[in-house]
Amino acid sequence: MSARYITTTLPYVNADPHLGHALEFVEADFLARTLRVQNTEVFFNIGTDEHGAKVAQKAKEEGKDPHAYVDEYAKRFKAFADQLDISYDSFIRTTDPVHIAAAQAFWARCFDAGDIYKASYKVKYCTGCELEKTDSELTQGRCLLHPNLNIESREEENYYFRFSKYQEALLAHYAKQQDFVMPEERMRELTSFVTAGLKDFSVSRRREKLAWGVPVPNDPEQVMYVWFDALVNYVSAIGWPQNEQRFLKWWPVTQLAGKDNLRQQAAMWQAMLLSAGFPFSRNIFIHGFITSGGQKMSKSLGNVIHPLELVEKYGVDAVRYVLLRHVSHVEDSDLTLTAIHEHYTAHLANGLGNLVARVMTLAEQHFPAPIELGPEEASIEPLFLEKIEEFRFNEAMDIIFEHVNKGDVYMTERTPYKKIKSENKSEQEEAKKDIEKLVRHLAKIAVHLTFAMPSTADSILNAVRSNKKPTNLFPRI
RNA sequence: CGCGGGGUAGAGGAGAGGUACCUCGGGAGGCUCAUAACCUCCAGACGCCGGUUCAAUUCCGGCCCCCGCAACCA
Repeated sequence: MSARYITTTLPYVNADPHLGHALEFVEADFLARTLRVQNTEVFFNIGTDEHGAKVAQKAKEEGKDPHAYVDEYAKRFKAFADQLDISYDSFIRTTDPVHIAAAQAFWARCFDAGDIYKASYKVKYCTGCELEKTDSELTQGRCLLHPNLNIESREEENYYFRFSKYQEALLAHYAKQQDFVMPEERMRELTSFVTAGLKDFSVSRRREKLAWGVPVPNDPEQVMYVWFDALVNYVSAIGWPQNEQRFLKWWPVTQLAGKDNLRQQAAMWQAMLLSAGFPFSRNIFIHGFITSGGQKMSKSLGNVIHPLELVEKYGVDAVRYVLLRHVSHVEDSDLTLTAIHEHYTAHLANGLGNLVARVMTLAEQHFPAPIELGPEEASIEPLFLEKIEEFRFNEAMDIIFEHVNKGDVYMTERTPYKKIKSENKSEQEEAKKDIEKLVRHLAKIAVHLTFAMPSTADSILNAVRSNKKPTNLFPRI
C-alpha cells in the first residue's frame, strides 16, 4: 500500500471563502478520493493561513483581537470545506502551537545552513496612510489614496533568505522532472522566471511593527514574515519535526495552487526545502482563476458568485460537478449564473437524473428483486483514473457523461419499454435483458461518480440495490 | 525588444499538418420508459497579412486586439 500526501494552498483569512477556494478544494478532493480506492493511503491537508499584517489590520478594523478574529475565520473555512463535502484528513492552522514550533524549527535549519542573514530592508511608506506599500499597491510611484504625497523610503534591519543561491539547483530540478509543475505552460513561465535571476527575499519584520506573527528564534526583535511561516505548514501538517516517522511516511507532497502562487510554491518554497535539507515537493498543479462575465469577480462589479449560495440552490454535488467538468484545468474559466444553470439543467437534470429515472422505472416495474451487482460494475476505467492523475479533471468527467449519453441512446435503439409489453415471449425476454444491462450501466456510472459527486453516487447505488426509482436526483429549477 | 496565455459557428468551450468536435441556442423529424425529459438529421466558425508545404485553421514570421503576471500582492 503506497502513501500519497495532497495539500491545497492555505487560504489567507483576510476575506471570506470564494469560488476559487471551492475550485481548489474540490479538485484536491477529487484527486484524494480517487487515490484512496487505488490501494493508496491518502493524507489530505487543508487549513488556514492566519498571520501577517493584513490579518492584524482586518482584526483591528472589525474591533477584534487577532486571536478571536482568526478563530472565527478558521471556523468559517472549515464549515465551507464541510459544506462542499471535502474529505480532508487534516485542517491545519498556522496559529496552531505545533505549527509555530515547526516554523521556528524550519527557520533554525535554514539559519544553520547559512541561508538566513540580516540586511537592511527598504520599504516604501505612505505618510498619508501611515502604512508600508508594496509596488503593486502604487500607481506610478504614488499612493492612490494620497496621490499628492511623495512615497518615502524607509530602511530597517530584517532577515533575508538566500534565494539567489538556489537558482541553479531549481533549474536543474525543473529540467530533470518536467512534470514537476503542471500544466506545462506554467512550467515554462516558472523556468523563465528563475532563469532571469533570483533576488534574496525578506523573511522577517520588526516585531514592534507587526506583532502578529511567529517569533524569530533567538531574536526577540523580529517576527517571521508570513510567507515563510505559512509555507512550512506543508511539513508541520504531517508532524514535522516532532514525529519524524510520520513525516517520512508522507513526504513529498502533491500541491494544488492558483496561478498567482506559482513562484511562491514552485520556486521560493522549493528553495526553502532545499535549504532545510528536505526533498522537493512531489509535484504542483497550478489552476487558473474563475472569472464571471469575462471579468474578475468583484463586489463593485456585482458579479460575485457565492459558492454556498450555489450549494443551497443546486446542491453540493451540482456545484462540485460544475467545478470539475466545466472549468478548464489550464486556463482561466468563465462562469456565470446562467451558464451554471444551463450545465445543471442539460447534464444533471436532463442527462444523469433523467436517465436514472427512466431506467429505474422500468426495473422497478418489471423485476421482482434487485439485480445482483458483480465485480464488473465495481471496476473503474483505467483511463478515467489516468486523467485525474494528470489533473485533467474535466476530461475525466467527460468520460462519465459519455456513458450517460450512451445509456439514453441504448434505450432509444433497443426500445425495451416497448418490447416488454409485447405478446411475444422472446421479445419480452430481450427487453428484460436490456433493462438489466441498463441497470448495470447505471451502477457503473455511479461507481465512477463516487469521487466527484459522492452523495449522488450513493443515491444511484441505493436505487439499484433496492430496485426502486429514487426521487428526482436533480429536480428542474 | 520584461514574462506567460489567448483570439474556432449566434453564445460558451475542446482540438489537431490532410473529412474541424462538444454544450446551449435555431430548423426538421422520431419516440412515449423518463424530470415537457430522450434519440436522429440539418444550417452555421478557425482575428488580419505573408512564408514553409503536395496540403495550414493547426508550423514559422509580422500585425491588430484581449487577459494575467512583473517578486515580498500572504
